[in-house]
Amino acid sequence: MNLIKKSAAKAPKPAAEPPVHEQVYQKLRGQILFGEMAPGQAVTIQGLTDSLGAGMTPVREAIRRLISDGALVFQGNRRVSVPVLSAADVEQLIFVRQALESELTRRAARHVTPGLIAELEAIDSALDSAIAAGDVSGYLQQNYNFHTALYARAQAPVMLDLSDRMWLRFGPSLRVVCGRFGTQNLPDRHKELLDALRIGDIEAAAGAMAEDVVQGMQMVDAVLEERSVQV
Amino acid sequence: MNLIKKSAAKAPKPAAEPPVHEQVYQKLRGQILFGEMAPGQAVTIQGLTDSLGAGMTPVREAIRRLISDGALVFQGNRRVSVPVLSAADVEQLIFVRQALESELTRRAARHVTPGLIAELEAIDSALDSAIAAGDVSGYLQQNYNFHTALYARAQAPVMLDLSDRMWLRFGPSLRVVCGRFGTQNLPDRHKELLDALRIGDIEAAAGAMAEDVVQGMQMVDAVLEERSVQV
DNA sequence: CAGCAAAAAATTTGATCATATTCTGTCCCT
DNA sequence: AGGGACAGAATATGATCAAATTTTTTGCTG
Repeated sequence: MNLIKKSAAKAPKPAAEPPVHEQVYQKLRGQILFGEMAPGQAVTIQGLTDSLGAGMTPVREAIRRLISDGALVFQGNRRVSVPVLSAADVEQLIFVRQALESELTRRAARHVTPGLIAELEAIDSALDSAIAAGDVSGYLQQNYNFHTALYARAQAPVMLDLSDRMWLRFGPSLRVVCGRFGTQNLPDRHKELLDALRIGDIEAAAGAMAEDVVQGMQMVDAVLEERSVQV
Repeated sequence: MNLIKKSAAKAPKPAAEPPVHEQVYQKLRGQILFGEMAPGQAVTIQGLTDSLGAGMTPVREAIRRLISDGALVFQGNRRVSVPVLSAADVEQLIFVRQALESELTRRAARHVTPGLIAELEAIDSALDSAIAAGDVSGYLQQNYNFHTALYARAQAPVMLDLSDRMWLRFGPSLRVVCGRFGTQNLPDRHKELLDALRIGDIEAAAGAMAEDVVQGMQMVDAVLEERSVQV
């Protein structure tokens, strides 16, 4: 229909840019997910207007969205910061992620294609490279990509949205885990998951994902315990 | 500490008011949850600045939060509207709500007190009154209160947040259900739930809630089907 | 001559910014 | 140590610019 714009001779923008508040949101989201922000770190509007070169209205909107996502917390007075997880939070994250992500895996496994398996293999090998290189940010990003690429096949936008929300909550803490244990010692169940997908064993795939989730969250819990004792 | 403000002779505000964007958010949230907005209805910023008497910045922030909540949808162009649920959405809502709310019930049931039971009984009787009076908005509100009062005892803020999010999604559609079937024909499992709580049968309580959830969502699905056939 | 269609203007709405006001936290002075 | 002033940051408003929808006008065809 009218998906193709007029695109007259004037146009220097063949691809209409997303609005600034969306760009700011995506940028902050990436920083939170991939470990560029530490738990407890304060977030100020003016700091972001400077570092991102945007006005304050778009920054305000992005921060509101992230607060609603649980990716940032509003601290009663007018301060905003990156959340520090409590033991109770982690316990709930384990329950929800296990229920949600094993079901997403189950649904994605029903629509599995050779293309998907190849895509996941590529991501997993990129992930291994990042581990070998000690690239924490790259590791976090590829790990997220692995899960996201799989879940995208589940045809379940509502559940996908909830899952993303959970990732935003523990993203910053995952960075701390890497800093503490190193990327070398972060086991996952991606290989088992891929094996299960290849032979079409849906329940095995869901089980592998559940184990992957629990394992990851237990690492977070361990670091958390260490911190709370230290403090 | 300094909870008591100076409160000099001037002060007409003994209780510090919440910021405007918060007030706007709560107001819109109530309108969406309790059926004052129809699925598909368009939401404009300028319309809200007029009807709520607020500036556009607070309204914008409230809308962003609600979009992040899934209570409103951004329609690609710059339009925002109340979401219309698809059959796939309802199916996912059933799965998620069943898993989440039965677990919340389980956790709340472990900390059950006579005070909680009395509170729930009071809400349920107010709910019955609203049904008898044909007060749709009151019915929706009391129904929400019933679930919320119970879940508040679960000591699970993360899961509570997700649950609230789900309610925001189907709130407008629930209103349509009432309009179609009337409040008289909306069965719930509150009585069974209260019985289970009284005798301390945690699993029975969780089961009753799961049935309550499925029943409610099936009503939404039925109306949805009717609509899609009609169109 | 009437009706449809396409194009252009006008209105409505959203996005962004700059500015003023209010509040919180801190530091200094008594 | 307690109270008050100062500084920094957040909230909120209004104005301005850009985009999209709607309406109007114009031209063409049956």
